[in-house]
Amino acid sequence: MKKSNPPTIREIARLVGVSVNTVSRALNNKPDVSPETKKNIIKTAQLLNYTPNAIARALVQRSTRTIGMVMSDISDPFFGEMVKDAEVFFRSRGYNLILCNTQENFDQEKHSIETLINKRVDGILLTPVGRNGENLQEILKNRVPIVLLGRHFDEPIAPSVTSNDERGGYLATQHLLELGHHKILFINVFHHISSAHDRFLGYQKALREFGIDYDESLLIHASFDLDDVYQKTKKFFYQSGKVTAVIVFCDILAISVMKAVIDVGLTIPRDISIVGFDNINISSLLPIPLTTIDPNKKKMVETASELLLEAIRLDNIKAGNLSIEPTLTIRSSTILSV
Amino acid sequence: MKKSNPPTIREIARLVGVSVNTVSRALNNKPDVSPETKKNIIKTAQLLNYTPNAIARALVQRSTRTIGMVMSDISDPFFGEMVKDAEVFFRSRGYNLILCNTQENFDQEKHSIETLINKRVDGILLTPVGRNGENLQEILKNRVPIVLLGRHFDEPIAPSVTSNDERGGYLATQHLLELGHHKILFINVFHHISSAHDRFLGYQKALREFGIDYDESLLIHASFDLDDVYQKTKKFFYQSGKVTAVIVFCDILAISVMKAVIDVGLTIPRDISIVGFDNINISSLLPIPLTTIDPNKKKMVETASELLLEAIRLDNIKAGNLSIEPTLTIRSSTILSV
DNA sequence: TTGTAAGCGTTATCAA
DNA sequence: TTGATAACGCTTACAA
Repeated sequence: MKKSNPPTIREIARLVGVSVNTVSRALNNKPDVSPETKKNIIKTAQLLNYTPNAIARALVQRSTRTIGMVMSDISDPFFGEMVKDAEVFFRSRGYNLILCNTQENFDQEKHSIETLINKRVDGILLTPVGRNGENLQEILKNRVPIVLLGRHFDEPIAPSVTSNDERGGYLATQHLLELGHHKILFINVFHHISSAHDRFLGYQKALREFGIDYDESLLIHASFDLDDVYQKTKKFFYQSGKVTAVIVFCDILAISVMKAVIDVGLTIPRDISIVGFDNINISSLLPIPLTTIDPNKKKMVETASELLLEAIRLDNIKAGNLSIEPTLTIRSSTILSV
Repeated sequence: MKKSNPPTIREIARLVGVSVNTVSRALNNKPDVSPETKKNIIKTAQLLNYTPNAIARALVQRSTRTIGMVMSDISDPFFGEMVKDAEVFFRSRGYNLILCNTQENFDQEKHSIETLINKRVDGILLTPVGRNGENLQEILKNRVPIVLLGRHFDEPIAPSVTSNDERGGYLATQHLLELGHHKILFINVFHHISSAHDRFLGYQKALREFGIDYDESLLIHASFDLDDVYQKTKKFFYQSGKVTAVIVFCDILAISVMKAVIDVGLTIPRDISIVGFDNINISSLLPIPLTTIDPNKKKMVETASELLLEAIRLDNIKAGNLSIEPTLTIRSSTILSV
């Protein structure tokens, strides 16, 4: 009186009068099944409203055709755009995506990875929280294919695909220096994030090359919180403030910085030039279109995804970082220094 | 020579010298297992680096603890923010999220739903492409719990949680009318999206109440493409252009509209007031903070998710729409008409 | 071309 | 407190 479970190939087999094996082969378009029985099987399958149970299949085939994607915050357009590209890529290859937020939280990252392993995803795309692979021990032991996306570890213990962030930092700084800016504020996030670390390196390198001493009072550390960045920027300009340009870790925070600069009574780009990173979709459509470092997100995602599929196929994980060359996209937020 | 498959409870059982059943019960903290054997089992489980196979468990328990989420475009901040809220909600309840993009494409929606059913998700959260439930036949036949999020069907054939969009459209229009604007452009997306349809209804209702005739030349239909909106807005202002205010379907498109208005040589809000919908994160941090209708996304997501869990528990799907009251958030993009 | 039987890694049912 | 044994729904050798 209680069973209304979904139909199975067994039921189809019974109704058609063949074995389950035949049904399985018919439904999977395998050879060696007569057109007639095949027709019958398909007909009754539709009749019963049969849907194959991917769970049962996954159990025997040891493949779920599912990829785990772990990143800090999907609501951040940078990640959202990457997730979208990844979803499109994997969908076209017959994979689905399980998404996990870490909120830059180490324990949450660890827990997410464990859950994904339990669910037997075929592979994992991870934007790691830290710069060492501590949370990856589990993964490496379990030999789950993994590729890091957008950030890498200090030691090459896992394959990763990132933007060449040092180069990006360099390009941003060089651009401003060439425009005549000498006092350049760098608003960064925590250095335990490899991209933050590397971009800052590029900034320093460019300064050095232009013979400008690095002034540590021109470095602000903020969190990913938009309001935090807003407040800190405002405070900086109220107190010290003698800069003509700002580099911000990413576009979304740069938007916050723009507002702070405006609210402090300065004009962009006349008084202050601003450069961001990521080239998110809206950056070009802001009232003051943002000059930014374009990491070529799509290429990053596709390279990483391709690599992951290869790791899945070959059951062979080769560590090391692959970096994609970024480009400088000049818009209206930067201008010659007066 | 080829098997290095992950360890199973069978192996643990063999090593400890107990039955698989005992291992299963020990690992799941079930009663009736002596502390000593339990300790042994847990120890060897760790030794083997055992991770439970959620697929096998799902097969027998008929529950994957996975929710399917189908929406048009994760890279759109509005959806991204909702996905994030949903992920947080379901994570805390022990569920994961499989994400699917539809790109407002009917076939892709259908295909996504089928895949999710095959993968035996416990429930589906869907932002449907159309206003009829054509693509849901499959689901209803298969009795997969589903809740619509952000959009509803004309006929109440599925439970849904939306913002009260007609009210939202009304609030936006009323606000502008009260500021003395009489010529209000409405930039909308396709009316086969229920929220677009309903917001427009609210717009018309407010005009009626203020005794203003609806002028159909003040309605622009755009796609979700930022550039499309930009071009159409620019064209409007170059050609006809005699309006003092604009209502835009959503904030992300409103940003594009702002740029078009600025590029046409007008000033916001002095010449043109603008109202959006969604209250996405950056709206308050734009150089000109955007007046918008706040749909209370978080409450929407949590209500829908709660409803879905209930539907899963009770195996009982009651159709009908539940609408969350929106609020008007006034910022700097709207001002008294001169 | 088709069928039989084993197995995927769990949990659940019932005895012991 | 434990252990056989049978599911769960499918695929895959191998045999017929």
